[in-house]
Amino acid sequence: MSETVKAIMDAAEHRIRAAGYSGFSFREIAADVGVKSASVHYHFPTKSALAAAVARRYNARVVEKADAAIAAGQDVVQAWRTVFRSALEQDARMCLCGSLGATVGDLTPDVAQEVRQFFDAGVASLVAGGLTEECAAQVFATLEGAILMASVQGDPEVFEHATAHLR
Amino acid sequence: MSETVKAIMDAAEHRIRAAGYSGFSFREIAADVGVKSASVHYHFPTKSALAAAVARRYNARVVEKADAAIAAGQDVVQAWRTVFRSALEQDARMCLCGSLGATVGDLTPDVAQEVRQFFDAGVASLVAGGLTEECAAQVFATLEGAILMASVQGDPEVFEHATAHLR
DNA sequence: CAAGATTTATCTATCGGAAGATAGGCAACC
DNA sequence: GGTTGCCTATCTTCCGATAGATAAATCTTG
Repeated sequence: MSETVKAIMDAAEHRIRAAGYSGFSFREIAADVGVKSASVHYHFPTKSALAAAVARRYNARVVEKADAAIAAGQDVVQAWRTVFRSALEQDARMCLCGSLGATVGDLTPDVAQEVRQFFDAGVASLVAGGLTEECAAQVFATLEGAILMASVQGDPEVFEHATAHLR
Repeated sequence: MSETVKAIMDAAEHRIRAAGYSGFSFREIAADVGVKSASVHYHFPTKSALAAAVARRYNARVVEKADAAIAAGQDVVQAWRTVFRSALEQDARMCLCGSLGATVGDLTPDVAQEVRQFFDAGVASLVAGGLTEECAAQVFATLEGAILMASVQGDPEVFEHATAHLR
């Protein structure tokens, strides 16, 4: 993956996590990267292709990070809690699939599918760690809701409070 | 409030809950209602004014509904769970403040403030019902995350599973 | 190896359309 | 006769997307 493609995806991820699918444009991304919008179209023919690629990369990165912590012996719930916390703190931003999924009616089918797969993969990871289907769904919902609330309030502490009692 | 104003707010709420703040337009709302976009501007001068008014009405309606159930003796957590469930099932849609809040970087300050107040009011209601601050935040986060996941999956059952063990 | 052909990555320029917003007119009603 | 509510028409700006040019890099082949 070329340097430019990576920069485009980074900029797109940043903006999607702040403002959602309809909240970013090719021109903004191009300006962030330092190229023209036509060059962004060269690498990603359509807006949905770009968003889907960004979501796919995000999903792989996040799931891999959680699974690595679990493989290293960390408690599954705490592993996922840590992944969400660092998404919020390092990037000071919403979960990508949360910010996309909250406006699912605004997405093309390919992007929506990537978002669904993120939630499926997250729940599956918790189930693999020993939780029941229902508990896994609840933990993931709590994490997603907590990062949303913290993002809205602009206060990472909200995430800590809302997830403090997760077991 | 006139019939047209109500219809405009209904249409706006419907579309915001499906596609978020940048996912609806004056022209769409106007077409839904059966007027011209200039008429929507007559009642709501700007897009953010419309969104803020819709959020204010949504907040009042939801909080009132929950508080009424609590006053009638229902368990606080179950009361809020029921409110979120009916938001999902009756309207087949995301929580308005969830779909707005997930793209908080796309909002004007007045709309963002309404969203923040929704979360504040929800947590405050749960605290008034006897929960600790942390437990209230966790319950609200779980409900918000569960309605998001169910909305993404297009399956209300996801909400039931993810909130089944809420106490 | 060198020359020509092709591919890659970027640019400028532009298209058609949709967006939010405004001005001004017109009819109904208190 | 002013106010209310809606209209037509239009402005400017931005959007996603495309066409076509250009220069550099890479590959092909005699």
